[in-house]
Amino acid sequence: MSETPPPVKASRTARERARAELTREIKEEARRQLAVTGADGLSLRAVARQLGMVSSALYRYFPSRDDLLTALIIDAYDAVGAAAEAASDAAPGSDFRGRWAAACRAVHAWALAHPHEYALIYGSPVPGYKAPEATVGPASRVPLVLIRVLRDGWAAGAVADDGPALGDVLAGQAERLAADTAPGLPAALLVRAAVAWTQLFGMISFELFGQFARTLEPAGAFFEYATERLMSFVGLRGVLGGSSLRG
Amino acid sequence: MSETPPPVKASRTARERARAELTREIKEEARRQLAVTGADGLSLRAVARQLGMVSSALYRYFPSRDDLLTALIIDAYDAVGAAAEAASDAAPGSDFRGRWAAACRAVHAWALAHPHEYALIYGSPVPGYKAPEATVGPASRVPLVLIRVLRDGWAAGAVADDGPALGDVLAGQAERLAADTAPGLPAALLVRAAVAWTQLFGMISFELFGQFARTLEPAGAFFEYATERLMSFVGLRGVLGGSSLRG
DNA sequence: TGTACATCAGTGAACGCGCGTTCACTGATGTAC
DNA sequence: TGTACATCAGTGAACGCGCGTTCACTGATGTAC
Repeated sequence: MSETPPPVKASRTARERARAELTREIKEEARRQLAVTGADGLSLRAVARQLGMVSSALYRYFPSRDDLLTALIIDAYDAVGAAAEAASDAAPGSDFRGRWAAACRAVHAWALAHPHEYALIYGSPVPGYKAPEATVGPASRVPLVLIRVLRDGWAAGAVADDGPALGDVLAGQAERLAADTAPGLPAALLVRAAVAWTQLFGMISFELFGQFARTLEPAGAFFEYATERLMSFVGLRGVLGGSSLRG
Repeated sequence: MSETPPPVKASRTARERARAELTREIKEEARRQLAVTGADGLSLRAVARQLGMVSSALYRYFPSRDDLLTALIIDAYDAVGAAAEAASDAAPGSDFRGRWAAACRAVHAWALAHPHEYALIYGSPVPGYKAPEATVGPASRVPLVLIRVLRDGWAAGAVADDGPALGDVLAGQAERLAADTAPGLPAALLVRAAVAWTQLFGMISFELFGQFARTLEPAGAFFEYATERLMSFVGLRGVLGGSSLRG
């Protein structure tokens, strides 16, 4: 109960703080280079150079180039996941379409703002690199945001469950998925959500990777339209006075 | 009108044939390496080595590494485009859902069979590489197959055009697109097709790039379900006895 | 048909570059008594 | 509080590697007369 924390603790955290800060700076610089060179071009030596260090010094912070890549991947998943969560949570709890659309828009905005980090996690896999287990959790944050909206909406009776029945195989897969992530949710609803989920990322990837090739660009209007239509496809009903429809 | 072609011509084609054959072999070997190293790892030296040539010899065939990449990209677009066209054309002309679904399945099958070529054209862009104009035509073959099905279906009255109106911006973009590729087709129909188009590639990319992470895998059942549902979303009506519904 | 010349494919050496990773080291920071 | 030791961050040199591209060259293939 001393007024000042024990000096032992303080000094330890001094070194640890320096370490944490440099770790952050290394990742920041690496992200900056990602934007220029892509994941394959990311070079420990170039990062060190930019930071005014010798390249071998980085090995105090990351045991190898792949570990640095893994850290960047996890950070990127966490960043887009956090953005989706925050945006979705900012909408009124009972405006399920609003919460869903907000999450989609947040992912879209994050992708446009961080195209190379987006490519890192949703683009072609880096050859020779195997994503470790530690990326699975962060990677599931975005889909979990969407599923949470559906759970709440379903509980509130604001989600329709119509449409054709699933085949046996798909029904089994979806029920297993529901048991893990959303007990009580109809399997077909989860499958429709997966359709919307893949459409969302397909659309963003096409926009970022240049597949629209001037046809529907700028793609903002198409994005809004598709998001609206897929919410209806999934079964999210609008609420009076709470529509999220835009321009 | 001599019985044998003039020797001048024959000998010229002899050299030209050798050239064409080696060009083909170079691309084949490069494709093989793509599967191991990815686009960024593609190395002229490694290709030459495998072919038993000296690396500088490749410069007789491709003026630079980027030109070889461009050739591979164009070939890949042409391959997937041809696969989609052939599959779609193999279905009865009046079975519009069948033709659409066949095209989607062909793209899917091609992607699974050539994951690295798929990644080359639909994955993250290769940093520092700008796709030249020559790729635009081949890249549009797949969407044009889908549009052709819609044009024929629309002309036959087998495509519904319902759903909410488009916003002004989107309507303008879609009408310009329709004028270029499908005169007479409602703009909203083209936009719905674009939704299905992005969903198709989003779904395939997620499957290939590992985003499903065991949840809906193997993804064949989901693929079939999504394809069916999106045909209905687009407005393609089934024909009696011509349904393409599977498993 | 035969000869003289032009075109082209492929060679081998070289240039200049950057990379990831290891290792023995110096000197600063933190710890135990 | 002061000293002796342990831990850790960062250095600088080195290893071994592969890359794209250029260039002067040899020898084969194609062309014109």
